[in-house]
Amino acid sequence: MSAGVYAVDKMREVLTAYLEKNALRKTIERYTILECICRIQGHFEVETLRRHVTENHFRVSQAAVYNTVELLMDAGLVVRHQFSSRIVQYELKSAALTHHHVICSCCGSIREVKTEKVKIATNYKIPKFTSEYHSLYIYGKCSKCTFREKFQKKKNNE
Amino acid sequence: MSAGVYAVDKMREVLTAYLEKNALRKTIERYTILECICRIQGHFEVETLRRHVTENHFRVSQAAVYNTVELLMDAGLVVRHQFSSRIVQYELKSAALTHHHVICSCCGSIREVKTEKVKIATNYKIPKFTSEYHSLYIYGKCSKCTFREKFQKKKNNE
DNA sequence: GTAATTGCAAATGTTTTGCATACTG
DNA sequence: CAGTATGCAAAACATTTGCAATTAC
Repeated sequence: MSAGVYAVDKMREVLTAYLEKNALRKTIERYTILECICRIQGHFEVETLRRHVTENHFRVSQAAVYNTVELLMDAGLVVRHQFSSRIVQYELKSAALTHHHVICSCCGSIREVKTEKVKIATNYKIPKFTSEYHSLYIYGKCSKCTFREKFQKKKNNE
Repeated sequence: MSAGVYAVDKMREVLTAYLEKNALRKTIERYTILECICRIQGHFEVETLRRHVTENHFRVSQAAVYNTVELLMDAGLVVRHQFSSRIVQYELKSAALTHHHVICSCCGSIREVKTEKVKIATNYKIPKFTSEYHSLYIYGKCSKCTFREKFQKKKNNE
């Protein structure tokens, strides 16, 4: 999962190729944001990312962060996870490929399960569609959560 | 996929059991909203659902719809899909179990693929976790979309 | 130089919250 | 009756947009 120097370079290359292919500008913001994402190593939210960028380098506007993250998704470098109405997280696609996500409906905690553990049969070709990426979300309850606060009452014998 | 009379009755029963188990009230709103969801047959957004309820029966507040949908999710009757930052859709869990979702990153269109086509190995038991439901989202590009408007330029030879 | 990209701030749209009222158990 | 659920409206929140200023090509 660690994004070493080589990996960062590789991603910069992918971004460059993507920008050139689509006649988009190579701005410092785009490369800086990508590097910050690599440094974060794991899930991150937009606000977290922005703070990282600001702390490490220079100010970027919220709009630029949103715009760049979307561009990076289009470039195939980043994926977006919306785990619940309140929890949106992004992740390097290369990291996302290694695991599925397990979400506890009670506490909202998110765990990862290596992709080897839960295999997905990808031999089927969807007609008139080129698939680029897939993600599996497994919902349930973690052992710490016996009830869902908002609706369910705590049982006496629990 | 059709939610026949039997299915609706069955769901009402599940809701009743859930409400009783958790000492929650059996309000007309909750049952009405559930029935409307069954009648919709397929994906729906909160606003659509509210319109259905209003048109068919009586006025319900937005807050009640949100609250009830969340309760129905907790009861295991409804699942939520957030296909992109702007597209949130709900669906009967019984319907959702029959298919996976295929999302075009360009136009945002959503298709379904029967679960038999793309099998998921569910023999693995996640430690300290009781899984209740899983969903698979397949992202890519549909044949109608050759480029993503926001970033990519249309090629001359396309 | 020209058009793309940014920053800023305001706008948008969805979801949540607070409080008074109504209703279930 | 007691306490839960609702309706209503306002608040909160994330995301998007418009426009002027800046910058890459």
